[in-house]
Amino acid sequence: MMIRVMVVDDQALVRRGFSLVLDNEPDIEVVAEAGNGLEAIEAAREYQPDIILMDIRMPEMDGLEATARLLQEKRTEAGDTACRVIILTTFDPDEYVFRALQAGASGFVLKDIPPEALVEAVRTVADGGAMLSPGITQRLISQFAQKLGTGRNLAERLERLTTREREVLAAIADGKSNAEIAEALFIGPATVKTHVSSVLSKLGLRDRAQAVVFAYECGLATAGGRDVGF
Amino acid sequence: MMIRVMVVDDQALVRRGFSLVLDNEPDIEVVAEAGNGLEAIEAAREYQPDIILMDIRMPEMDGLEATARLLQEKRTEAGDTACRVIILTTFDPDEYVFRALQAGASGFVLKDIPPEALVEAVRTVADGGAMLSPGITQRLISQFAQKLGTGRNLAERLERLTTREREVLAAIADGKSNAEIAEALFIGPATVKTHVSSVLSKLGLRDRAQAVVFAYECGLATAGGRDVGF
DNA sequence: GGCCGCCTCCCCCTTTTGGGGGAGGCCAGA
DNA sequence: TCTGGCCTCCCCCAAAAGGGGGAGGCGGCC
Repeated sequence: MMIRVMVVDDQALVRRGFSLVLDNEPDIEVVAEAGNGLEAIEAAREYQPDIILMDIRMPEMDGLEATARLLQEKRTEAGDTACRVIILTTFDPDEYVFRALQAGASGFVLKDIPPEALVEAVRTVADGGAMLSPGITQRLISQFAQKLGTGRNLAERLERLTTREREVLAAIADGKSNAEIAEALFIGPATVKTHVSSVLSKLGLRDRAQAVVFAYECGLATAGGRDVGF
Repeated sequence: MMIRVMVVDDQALVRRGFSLVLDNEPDIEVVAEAGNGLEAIEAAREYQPDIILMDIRMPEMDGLEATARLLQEKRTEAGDTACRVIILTTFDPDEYVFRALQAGASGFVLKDIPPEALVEAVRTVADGGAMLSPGITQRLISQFAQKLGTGRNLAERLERLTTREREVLAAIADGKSNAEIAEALFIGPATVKTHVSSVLSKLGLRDRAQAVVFAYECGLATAGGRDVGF
């Protein structure tokens, strides 16, 4: 099964370089090239590559924007351009990584990686995996661990709460009013007030808004899962 | 510069296998082996390895616990055991990855990786990078992108707010009362009420607690940075 | 100039919230 | 058995929050 690759970079020489390296592999076929984001989107429609190697800095439309559009199409139209994107760049500021992953990229590697590693990255991503430069993986892990780590100290405070109180706190962190909590937990509104009071007092908080903050900070509530369809 | 490695696994055969592969490299030296977490901690103290390959499932003390203790020492005593840990396991449940990264591991690879890749992983981590199995990187990215992605739709609603209103929302998401917001923004409490009201009305929220939820969900506030020293 | 959006502040009002008690039932551990 | 923690609900009360107006100043835009 050939892996169909498209190379997107505004510098023709760079493009040819990558293409040659990849085309040299028996299981990889470079089916298209593009010089900017707009061309990339068109070419992707026409040639249906499996993998797109995308530069960031390009005229007309940069690689991040193009990636976002390509993968958004994929998500909405479903099955059209079911390709996966590897961002290939010389620079690695956090901001780019951030936006690249948000756009849906499956890889983020620096252009100075050895050719074999690039080939391996293409195979890995074609296989459903993801590949980041070691340093980037490192930072991603740090950020992740940080989010978990901070929860530690606060999670201890959480343990001073009874089961019911934690349930109430979770409901508060859901944006529910006391009446709604009562309904959700099948108890009276007065009881909810009691629980809310002990939650606030035990955690040293002043009002439910601070309780929501606390819930998010300690990991009881996490951004991303919720609908916010209040 | 030789990379000093320690291999920790309860199965002697597995241990020997990895050791042989690594010792065969000119720049890598296996300086110790251990059969469980306790031994690993002792041996690490004695042999000061740069890299520890750590299995998870082991008697006495598992690899995650050992990793956490080793790296906690490192953080507190500073400079003692300045090693980095690669978790090497047959299983890859999310839960393990989660805990491994929290413990401070710099790598998480499955035992079925090809020997060259393992060697490469050791070099990468010794070099300050991090290495995850492709599938794990993939999931880490998804989780990360999810947290960012949901912010998209909500961030649009955010743009309906004026600058001042966003400032007020941020203050609400900080757990501040109207009076505190007034003080922080150098405006009167009545003005704060006005802003809060328009924030709630523009975003379709009912109370400040929901506003806090919204702020976290859309990324205006993020878990991890705050003190919660209310 | 006139219009409009934004920021600022004021009034009055109702609802919610949070604090301070008290009280009964239930269950586990001393 | 009895004590203590937990869950449940009640009372009263003060403070805060939220909704509904109105109004003046200010800067941009047509």
